[in-house]
This record gives sequence, C-alpha cells and structure tokens, in this order.
Amino acid sequence: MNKRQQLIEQAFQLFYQQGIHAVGINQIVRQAKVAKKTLYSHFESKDALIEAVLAYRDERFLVWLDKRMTSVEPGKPALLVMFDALDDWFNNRVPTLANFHGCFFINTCSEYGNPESTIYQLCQRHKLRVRELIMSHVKQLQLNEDVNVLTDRLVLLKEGAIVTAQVQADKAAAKKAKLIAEQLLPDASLV
Amino acid sequence: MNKRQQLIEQAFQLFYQQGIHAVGINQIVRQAKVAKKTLYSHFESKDALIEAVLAYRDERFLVWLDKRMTSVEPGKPALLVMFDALDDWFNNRVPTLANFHGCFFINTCSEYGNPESTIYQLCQRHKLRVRELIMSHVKQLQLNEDVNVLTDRLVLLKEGAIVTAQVQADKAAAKKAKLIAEQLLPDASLV
DNA sequence: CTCATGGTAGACAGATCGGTATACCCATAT
DNA sequence: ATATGGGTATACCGATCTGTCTACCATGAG
Repeated sequence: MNKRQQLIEQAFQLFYQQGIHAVGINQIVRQAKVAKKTLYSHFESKDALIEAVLAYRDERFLVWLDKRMTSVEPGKPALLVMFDALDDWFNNRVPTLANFHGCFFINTCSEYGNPESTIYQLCQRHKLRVRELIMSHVKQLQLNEDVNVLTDRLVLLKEGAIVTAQVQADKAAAKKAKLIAEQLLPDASLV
Repeated sequence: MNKRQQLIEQAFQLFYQQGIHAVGINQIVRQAKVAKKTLYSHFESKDALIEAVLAYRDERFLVWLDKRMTSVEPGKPALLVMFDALDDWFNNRVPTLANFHGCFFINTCSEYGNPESTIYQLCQRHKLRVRELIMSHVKQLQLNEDVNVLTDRLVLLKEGAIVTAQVQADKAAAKKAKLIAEQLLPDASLV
C-alpha cells in the first residue's frame, strides 16, 4: 500500500474526468483515503502532484501503445494497429487507460495556457515521445521518402481522431482515421 | 460603448489565453473597466457569461471561415483554402480571432469534463456548425462517393492540425494537413 | 521498554472565489 | 425641477481553495 502511488492514481482519475482546476486537494485526499499531511509529505505542492500525475500517465500510455504496436509484424501492420488501439481506447475497452475523456495532455495544455510553464512542457514532451515511438515504426518501412513527413501525417491523424472522439463524441473516429492512414501508407510494407 | 459587448470580448480574451477556471470575475471587470454590478445586470452568473462568450466566438469564427472559403472558386479550391486560413490563424495573421491558443471550444470541453453540461453541448454545436459549413462545400464537388465520409475526413484533418499547432507548437501543421487533403480530394473538381 | 517513523483526522490560516448590497454619480426625459 | 435608469466603486458574505499545524495512533528496531 504505497500511499504515494495511491495519491497519484486517484488524482489522475479525478483530474482526467473533471479537469485539474476543478478538483481540489481535499477531494483527492478524501477519495484516496489518505491524510492531507501525507500528501504534502510526498509532494510539496499541488503543482508537484500534477507533474507526478503527468509522468505517471505518460509512462502508462506509452507502454500500452508500444505493446500494442509491437504485438504485430513491424512496418505497415504496426502503424495501422495503432488506430485499432485508439479505437479500443475511445470505446472504453482499455481498463488500463481509464474511461475515455480525451487526451489528458491536450486537456492539460488547454487548462494551462502558458507554454512557458513546466506543466505545459511536460505535455509537449509526452507528445514528442509518442511521436518518437511512431517514427521508429515508420523507419521500418524502409521508404525513400522523408521519414519525418510520414510521421507527422500519422501523428496529425491520431490527434484529429482523439479530439473528434472527445468533443464530437464520435466513437468511430479511430476507424475513420485508419482509412486515411491506409491511403497514406505504401502497399508494399517491405521492399 | 456597449458594456455587454465589452464584457464578452474581454472575458473571451482572458478565457482564451488562460483558461476559463483560471480567470475570476474580478479580473474580468477590472480589465473590461466595468463595475461588477454591471456585469451581473447583464449576466445572471459566470456560467451565463461563459455561454455568451461561446456564442460570440462561434459566430466570429464561422463568419471568418465562411468568408475565406467563399472568396475562391467553389469546390476543391474552397476546401483547400480552408487550410490556408488555418495557417494564417496559427501564425497570428488573423487579428479578428486573437492570438492563437488552440481551439476555444476544444479547450472549453477539456475544462468541462461533463458532456451533459450546457457549456459542453455549446462546444459540440459549434463543431457541428463548422462541419455543416465544410460539408456544403464538399457537396459542390458533385461526387459519387458519400459526402459524409469526405467531410469527416476533412474535419479530422482540421482538428488534428489545430491540436498539433497548439500542443506541439507546430506552426506548420496547417500546411501539412493541406498536403494530405490534396491527396484526398479528386483532381477534377467538377465532373 | 523506548522511541523514531510514518501515518490519521481535522482544525486552522490566509487568500480568493462567485455573487450581493450600499452609496453615490450623472445624463436625460418628463 | 426632478425622478429614473444605468453606471461606478467598493464593502461585504459565505464558501472554498491551498497549505500548515496540532494531537494522536500504530508499528517495528534497538
């Protein structure tokens, strides 16, 4: 019973469902069944807790996506299965990621308008890490074209799908994005 | 000097740059140079003000986008110029829309997790209206394919570009999305 | 046994929140 | 001449926020 982890996980749940500013410290400690003093012995402020929550979610999300993408043949299948994974996420078939409420990092950036802030930059870093993961699979395609270009396009489709699934409540957004991705990826996965 | 409008515009500026929850009523009236009582004579609560701000931005954005898209030949050029318009927005070349801080409606949904709330639904409605605008131009293509499918794809690219420009600070996101859109749109704009 | 450690429960402090009330000002229309 | 409507400025209310402090409890090591 690691209190620190308990706090992080409970804080994430609340932040993700209701937004960070809308959730108070008292609510977190109450639901985590932890004394307020314990929270402040582990984290020096609410901001420090938020940063820990971002790191936790970053890790969770990347491990999950990496596992899904390496569970099939490398190259085109791996890139396409990413959209199947997103589809599972949007439709709440991934308990690890909690009930879908959009991308936690996009949401957090929306709440913290200032790009100079540590919190904002942690969100950017997460997106960069996801991009790196996708790019590593794009490289397996062994294309002549620029790897960055194709990576950017897939990332853009992914972000578009996430936001559409959230705001428009379009649970089929991942499937739609996948169809576009299929058009972007060359038929011969390995030359 | 319409005080009501003054309040809406100043509130929008602050909400858009800092997030709604992060901005207090006192800050709004101070910067709008309006007495607090005047605010509450025009709006019965902060939520009512937020709703008015959403309606204001909805109108502004749609008029702007509509003008841009009808300023060129209908069909494919109109759909592609949308991405040029987004590019201008992302790079702060559209004073009407204020300095780019992502999509105000996506940001607001991120802060108001509950899809049942009026505020959330106003955001959805805005996105639906933008979709309708895009679809009206897709129809001009006179395609055999399903109009909804192509519309959804263009919307997805648009959302992806907005989020990428915001979180990743990728100011070229619109140009990248445009290249994908060109690939999706048929060469012959009118059969 | 003793005592340090890490925990609980919750009162408290100081600031700020949304919203109301008071007191005053001033232009215009009757 | 005066009454009224819309505005200003600001004190105030109760609630809630982050963060601190006090007092107590349990457990395991020396």
